[in-house]
Formats: sequence, C-alpha cells, structure tokens
Amino acid sequence: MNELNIQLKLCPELFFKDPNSSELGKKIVSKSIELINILGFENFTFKKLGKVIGSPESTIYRYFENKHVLLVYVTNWYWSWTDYRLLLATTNISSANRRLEIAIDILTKPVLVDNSFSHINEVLLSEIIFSESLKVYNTKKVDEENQKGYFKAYKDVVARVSDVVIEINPKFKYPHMLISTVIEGAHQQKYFSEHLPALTDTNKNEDSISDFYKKLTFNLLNNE
Amino acid sequence: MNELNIQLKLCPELFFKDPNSSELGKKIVSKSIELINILGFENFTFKKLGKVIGSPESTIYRYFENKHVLLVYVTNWYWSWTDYRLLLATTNISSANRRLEIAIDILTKPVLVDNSFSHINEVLLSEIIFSESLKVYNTKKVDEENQKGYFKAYKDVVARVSDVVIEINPKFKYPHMLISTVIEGAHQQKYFSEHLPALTDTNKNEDSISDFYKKLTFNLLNNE
DNA sequence: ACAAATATAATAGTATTACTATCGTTTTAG
DNA sequence: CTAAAACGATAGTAATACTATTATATTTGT
Repeated sequence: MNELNIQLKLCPELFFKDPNSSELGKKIVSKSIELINILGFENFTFKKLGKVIGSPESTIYRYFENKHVLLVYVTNWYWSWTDYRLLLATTNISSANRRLEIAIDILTKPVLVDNSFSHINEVLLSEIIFSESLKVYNTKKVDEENQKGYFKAYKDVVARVSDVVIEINPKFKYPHMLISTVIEGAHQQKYFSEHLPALTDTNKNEDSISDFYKKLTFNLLNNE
Repeated sequence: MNELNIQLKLCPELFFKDPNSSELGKKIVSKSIELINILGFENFTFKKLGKVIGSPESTIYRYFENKHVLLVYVTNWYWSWTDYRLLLATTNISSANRRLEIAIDILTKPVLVDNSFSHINEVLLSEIIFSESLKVYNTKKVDEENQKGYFKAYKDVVARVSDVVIEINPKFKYPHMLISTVIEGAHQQKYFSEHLPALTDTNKNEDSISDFYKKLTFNLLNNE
C-alpha cells in the first residue's frame, strides 16, 4: 500500500467548507494546483477553474473566500507536509549538524517525485511554492491574516529548524533570520537561475543553490 | 546649492514619453510614489493617480504603458541612484573589506533622509523598493522584459558589489548569489520584522538586519 | 423509506479594473 | 503665426471578482 493513513489538519479559518470533506472539494484543490502551474497565479481565476472541473464559479466560492485564500490554503498544506517530511527525515539522527544539513536539503530543493501522499501532486505544488509563495504573505491584509493563523504552518517549519540551529550554536543570535533567509533565498535563486541569471551563479547540473546555503549556514554557525 | 546637476539616464523602453521631459511627467512619477506608499501597489490605479494630479487616466497612459511598467521605471530609478550612491561611498577607499561593508550597509538599510537629489522622495521610494520590489520581476513576462533591459540597473548594482566580493576572495564561487541574497533577504527581513516577527530575530533599535548580513558575508568569504 | 436539510448547477447581475478611442482645446516650437 | 504635439473630457469595452436567486439533486437522520 502506497497511501498513508494520515491526513494533514489545516487551519479551519482557511475555508468555508472543508475541501477534504467531499470529492468536489478535493478536485477543486488538486485542479487548482495544476491550473496555477499552467497559468500563473495572476491569470488563474475561479471561472477558469470552474470550466476545468465542470462546475460554476459560485460553487467554488462556497469552499474558498477567494483565490488568494485558496493559495494560502495550498501553501499551508505544503508547509504542513514539509514539517512532517522534516520530522521523518531527522528523527533518530543524533548529530545536530547532520540534521540541519538534511533540513536544508529539504528546504532548498524542489520536490521531484510525487509521493502520492494524497490527491495533491506534490511536484506541482512545490513548483507553486517556489514561484508564487511570496504572494501569500505579501498582501495588505498580512496582519489580519497572520492573526487568523494563516501562516502558522510556515512559522512552525522555521521554528523547528531554528531549534536545530540553536542546538548547534546556542549563542547564535539570528536562528529564525537565518532559516527564513535560506528558504526564501533558495526559492528566489531558483527563479533567478531560470529568468535572471545575472543575479545568480548556478550551473544547471549542480546543486549549487543547496551547496551555497549549506556553506553559508555552517560557516556562520561555526564562527559566530 | 543642494541640487546636483546630474540626471539619471533610464532605459527608454520603459516609457512612451520621457516623464523627465515635462512637469506633468515629473508629477506623475513623484505622486505615484506617494500614492503607492499609501495604497500599496495592488490598490494603486491610474484612475486614482489621475485624481491626485488632476488629469484623466488617459493622459497617464501616454507616458507609461501600464502601472506595472511605471513600477519598473521607479525601481530602475532607485537602482540607478543606488549604483551612484555605491560609487560615491566607495571611491578612494583602498580596503576591499571596508568597501564591501559600506556597500552592504547601503543595500540593507532603508533610506532615512531625502537627499533632494531630484523631484523624487527617496525615503518613500526606498519604502516601495523594500516592500514591493518583488512584484517587479515576479511576473509572467519576466523574460520578455529582461530582454528589453528592464532590470539592467539592478543587475548593474549586483555586478558592482560582486566585483568587490571577488576582489576579497577570488576563489569564491557564488558572488552574485551572495549579493542578491543579501539584498532580497534584507528587504524581506524588514517586512518580516514588521508583520511576521516569528520569521526573524530583530530588535527594533538595533541594526540587526545589516549586522546579520555582514556577518554572513564575511564569514563566508573568509572561510571558503 | 421519507421528510428535511444540505449541496450543487444554472443563470444573472454589479462594481471595479485596465485599458482604448475620439475629439476639441491648449500649449509649444520653429 | 502656424503646425504639431500635448492635454482634458468623455465614452466605451472586455475581463475580473465577486453576490444573488432559484431549481434540482443528494445526503442524512429517524
């Protein structure tokens, strides 16, 4: 059996009706991930999504307040799932340095294989996170949305990895700044390597982005 | 005399009619910077700008193709101006380490005083760059716009500072990745400190963001 | 098995946005 | 002083981001 019997529990403020509670809901989520990948988030609309799934846009509005909240929802799904991946990959490993290295690999590399964890295609979702996640919290309503818990999953991931940083160097003053720099930086550098190569130094074949952020991290922790 | 007699030359692809060539053009630019600060870029429209300057939106369209290109224009202005600031601040300083330190200060701290370099309020412009600059190159048309030279000024700044990095450590493999990480990271960390403090570690009074990126940079360059 | 609640489809409608077009008047430049 | 360019005023269009209504289908509790 490939499918795991666990399900990610997401902040209920994110939907009117739980998309996990019906086939249509699942279809809305999975198809929106595909469509955002094809169109980009800007050009993605509920009307177009409705056409793909054969339902009118008004039906989609019964699940999600608007397309922005839908993006927040799938982003949350990604970070909850990544938190779980981090936990799995680092338990039973005694060396904190090794655990941090593993974590940075997970945070800086796009997902290449769909684990069939659920109805969601994790490869496509990872693509969305790398290219669109900035739009999730770069909005006029950040504070309000933050208070509702919209970004909890992301903060949990940063907190989890920051704890490892502190374990390695308890005197280090900027663990969260370091980890959020690594995550956001890796996303951005991948985008740069594809579109604005003058802003980066990547050889397509190498894992230069992971390599860079690992060196940066360990040099900082070993010398501060 | 406070006003300097030089003017930044910007990529002519960015406008239909040079906004520097008329009073109305200058007003469009300076008032749009104020309005974007107040409304945020999403809620900023040419119609609203028209109301502020007392002209119909159709007139603004005679200068700029759309609001996105206007944002690219002011961003370009900022980076050209910053390139000039970097040059001024680092000439005649022999130590490359010191030059890099100065550069990182300029790149990571928001502008606090309006230098009256022009009709543009540099403090407000800097605010826009810190909070909205991601939207400049995060668009479906990046490649096309990049080819037209829309991002040249930014790339010039990264190149200039990368050269100093290479001067300090000629073997370092990732000079551009480092500098773009520092710039984008500093912008983001400032945003986090204001809206998502769990993702950072800043004391409002300190220059913790600059401090972090300087330590990161010099540890990396001295140990790689 | 059946009434009541709930979910969905089909359709229509509104306000705003991001433009484009036209045309008459003012300003500017040779 | 005349021709060109710039500008203001106004109108119009297609798309977006919703909201509302109603009829039909499905589920659910008993």
